[in-house]
Amino acid sequence: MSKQAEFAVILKMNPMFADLGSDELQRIAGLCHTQQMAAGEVLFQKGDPGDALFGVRRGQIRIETGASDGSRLTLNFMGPGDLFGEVAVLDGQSRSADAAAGEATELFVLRREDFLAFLEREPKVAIKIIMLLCQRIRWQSERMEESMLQPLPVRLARRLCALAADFGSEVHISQEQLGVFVGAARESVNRQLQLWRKDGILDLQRGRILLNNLNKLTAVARNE
Amino acid sequence: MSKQAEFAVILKMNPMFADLGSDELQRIAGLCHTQQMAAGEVLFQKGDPGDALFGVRRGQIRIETGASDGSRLTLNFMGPGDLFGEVAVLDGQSRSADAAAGEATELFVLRREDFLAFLEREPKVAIKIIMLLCQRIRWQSERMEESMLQPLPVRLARRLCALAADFGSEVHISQEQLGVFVGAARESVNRQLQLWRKDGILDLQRGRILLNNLNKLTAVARNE
DNA sequence: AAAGATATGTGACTTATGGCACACTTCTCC
DNA sequence: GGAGAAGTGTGCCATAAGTCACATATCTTT
Repeated sequence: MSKQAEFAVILKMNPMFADLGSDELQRIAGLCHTQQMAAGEVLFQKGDPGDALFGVRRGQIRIETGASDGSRLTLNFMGPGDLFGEVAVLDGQSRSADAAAGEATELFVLRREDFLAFLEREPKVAIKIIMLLCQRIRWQSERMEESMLQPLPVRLARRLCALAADFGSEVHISQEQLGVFVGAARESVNRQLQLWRKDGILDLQRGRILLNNLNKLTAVARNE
Repeated sequence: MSKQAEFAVILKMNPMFADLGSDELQRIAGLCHTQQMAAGEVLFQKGDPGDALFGVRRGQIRIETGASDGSRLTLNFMGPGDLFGEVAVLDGQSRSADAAAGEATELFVLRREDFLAFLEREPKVAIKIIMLLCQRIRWQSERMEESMLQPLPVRLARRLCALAADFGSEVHISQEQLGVFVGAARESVNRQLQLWRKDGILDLQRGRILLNNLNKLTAVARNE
């Protein structure tokens, strides 16, 4: 499969581009470049202008932020097939976190100027993008308000399910970071995980969580 | 001032259009119609297609929703100068609440089809709209997460300030509805309002709140 | 192997908020 | 003008979650 076709597939998997026609996706994918990164190499830092969208072809990118106490917290891992910077490529605002390669990585790069020029030539696609952004706004305002009001177990279960979708049943994350994700204290996270461990839903190791029963977890996530 | 210029001013006041050039705003305003409504007349109902953006020229529109128990809850009041349906006009999704005139009202109407045709003729404006939507997405994801984590007094103060901006120092709203707005129990709302009353920040009447000291309230809203 | 750093487990306490119960007041409608 | 509905004020208790304190347990570095 050509690079271009491969990138089109990745775009298609992202909700932001999923509703575009495959013809349009192919043309967008045709604008892309690729970029190699060594392990540890920095892709961008907080404050850099958001001048591109990236898709991971192979390897891993860590999205992290320098916490106020100087320590670093990983906000997200992007693996093969994952896309990030969709909003930045459109509005060019500065990055809100740092990104660095966790291992040797190859990226698809769609530069902002190329994409904007394309949109200007193709107003119909621009209008589709507008509709997709609107959907996202609606989705956000529905979910967000609801989501933060959910009790901790629900928020935690949702986050774990999301992580499982990316990394399978063995999630490599500290309870501290999990706490940051769901907006809760580490201790509260730990206590809830203990309860689930006693139910056999998961197992705990240092820096790792093993999801044994994703079904029960999704049931909690649905808040039944 | 011509209707068109008047509508341009209203658009300009809305963050969604504020960054467009006045030339572009004039042309958008040129697409508008006006519509008269009698008191109590229904503008749209939940589920109707979102086929227009509205601006209140004079009068009042109530945005309400039928609650599960059959009673009606007012979600918002739109007064002269207020704009609503900005997202609907772009994506055409169905309305998520009902809207009816609280009194005799005159509206500016910008129809979806007119606006989309305009965007297709003017891709540069479409791209600006895209950037504005992106800003909104960023703003939402920053604010929302933060906002729901704020303690009740902060959320309440923010909502009261927002209402004061629309209706001046006498806000006509029940404590029950205020509770729905900020996602809190009526009793909690009442207790906080009592505290502020004792500080002379506001006065309470049946179905009404009198803001005596908006400065102190905005100080609380800023969470200092 | 020793020492420090990092991650996890757990108990005790505090605080914010929700929810129930009930009294009281004001409006509305017959 | 009486009855009921709707809005409000307040006490009491339950619960969820944060915070602090400290014990372990596991990695890393020298």
